[in-house]
Amino acid sequence: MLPDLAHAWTVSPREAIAIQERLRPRVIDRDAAGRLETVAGVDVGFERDGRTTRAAVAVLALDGLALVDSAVVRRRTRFPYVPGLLSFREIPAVLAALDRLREPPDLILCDGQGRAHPRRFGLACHLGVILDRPTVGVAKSRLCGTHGAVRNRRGAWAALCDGEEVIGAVLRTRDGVKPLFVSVGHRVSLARAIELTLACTPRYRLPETTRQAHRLASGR
DNA sequence: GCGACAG
DNA sequence: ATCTTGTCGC
Repeated sequence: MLPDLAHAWTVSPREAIAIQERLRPRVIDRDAAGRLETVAGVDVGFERDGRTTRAAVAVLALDGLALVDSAVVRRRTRFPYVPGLLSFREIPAVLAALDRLREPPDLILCDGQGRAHPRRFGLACHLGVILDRPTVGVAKSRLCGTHGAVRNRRGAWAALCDGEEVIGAVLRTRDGVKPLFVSVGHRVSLARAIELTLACTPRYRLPETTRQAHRLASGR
């Protein structure tokens, strides 16, 4: 059973920030995972003017990227969208979806930042710490940090920095397309996070995991 | 005070 | 995130 009692997520933005500061030390930003055979992708969407949160999870075999399991759940939305506090809005539904899987996935590719966050505790870190499982943050756009140019080829990347600190990587997953923002979630190093993201993007800009989850969310 | 701001 | 048609390019 997971610690997702509704009241634990009924917090104010101020309390949410305190929780991030308290859990941040638990993040492990080095490779500390066993064999990775399955990868999950999560897609969160909103219905009925945002009153309902929908979470879809797709689990693929890391080798071959074939779909092996999935789940879709709907929960009442309990937290507004506040930049920097995205996990408090999305994680409750994500935990419910993950709980419906036959087995917990070995790795989760999150739709959002990991350490590339103002307080170094984005959604990927939060989910990883709660589950104490490997996670990687793969966002479609930047929350914070600066970076140089990224060569126009798949596999090319530039460090995402906040001052002298490297908080993530801006990674091109396909020739000539907008790069993704990859960062450490939990129990994975940045180098491995980049490798894993590339392993999950054989053809399109977004990871196959995220694409499958999105497809399931739209009912198919 | 003026922007920036994951999904 | 979500509301939405056509359009540019490989």
